[in-house]
Amino acid sequence: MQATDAPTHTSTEGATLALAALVRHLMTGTGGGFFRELERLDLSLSQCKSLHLLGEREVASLKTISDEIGLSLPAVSRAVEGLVQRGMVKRAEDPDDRRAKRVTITAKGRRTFEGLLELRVAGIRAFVEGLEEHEREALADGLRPLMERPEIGALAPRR
Amino acid sequence: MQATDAPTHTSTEGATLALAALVRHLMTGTGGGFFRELERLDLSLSQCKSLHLLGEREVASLKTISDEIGLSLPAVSRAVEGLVQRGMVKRAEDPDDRRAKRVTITAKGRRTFEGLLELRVAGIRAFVEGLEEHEREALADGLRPLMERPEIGALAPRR
DNA sequence: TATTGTTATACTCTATAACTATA
DNA sequence: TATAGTTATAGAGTATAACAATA
Repeated sequence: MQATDAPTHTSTEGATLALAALVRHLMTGTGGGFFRELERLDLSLSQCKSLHLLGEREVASLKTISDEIGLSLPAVSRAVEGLVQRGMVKRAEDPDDRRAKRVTITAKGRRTFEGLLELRVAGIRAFVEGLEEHEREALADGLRPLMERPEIGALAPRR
Repeated sequence: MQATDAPTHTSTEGATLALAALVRHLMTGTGGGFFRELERLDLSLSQCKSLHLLGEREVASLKTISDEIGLSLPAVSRAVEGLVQRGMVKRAEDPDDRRAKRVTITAKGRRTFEGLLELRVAGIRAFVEGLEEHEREALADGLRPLMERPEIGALAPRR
């Protein structure tokens, strides 16, 4: 077992530490523009998360948003209220269950959502563009197999 | 230019989108344990950032911490006060400039810092361990050149 | 009775302003 | 005068509790 175990462990640990370093570099280096835009739009992080969820699901109840982003119902109620006031989402009674509200994203909300998404990708793109050709090629080759995994590939921004 | 530009653009865009998806997957999937531990330790995010800085620099003034983590001086003053009360840092007058305080991490603070660091890496390790052999090898190969960059390699957790 | 959502209230964390001590 | 740090105060955002409407 020794002969086969060692290399596996080595590549696991090497990839783990390298990935941790890369993620940290990307987080510290590329997040600025995103948060500055959130501030400019006067959106709280909870509103950003809510908008993000609605950008992907078209429709959700406050309860669903609350469960999905792990925030209390009152907090979501107020966050969404702010989004309604900014014209980024609409809130209407659910005809099938009049206790619930159907929250939907508006065209303006969708533009905001996509702008924020692009801004987050932009930081990563700038990093990749700054790499040497061989680094970029190696990285692309290393990531390609992972994109085959549905749980990761599905997260890729649509082009 | 067309013939040489196109492949470069392709690998740039491919790597960008793949990296964005991977980072997102790692953020959403592996952050839970870290934040649960922060809550268990009753540490605010600002206290975590301050402790992190002190874990890497041994000593810093409140002003330095404030500048480095981008938080107001009063906020840092109170965050550090909490760390002092928990015995994770010491705060003493700077003999060279008696207006300033020298904040240093204690042994307890260092254990906490390293525990939090390991917890953050643990999520990434679990992800890497869950990969297929060929995925892991490809990922390790793809990341290795990046670790040669000082701005990234320096961020790798020490082993 | 249980569930969805809103409103009331208390708490945490933050920034700005005012202040103290030192340079 | 300027700078490091603390204290006072106000504002944003959160959770729990109490409530109204509907299931």
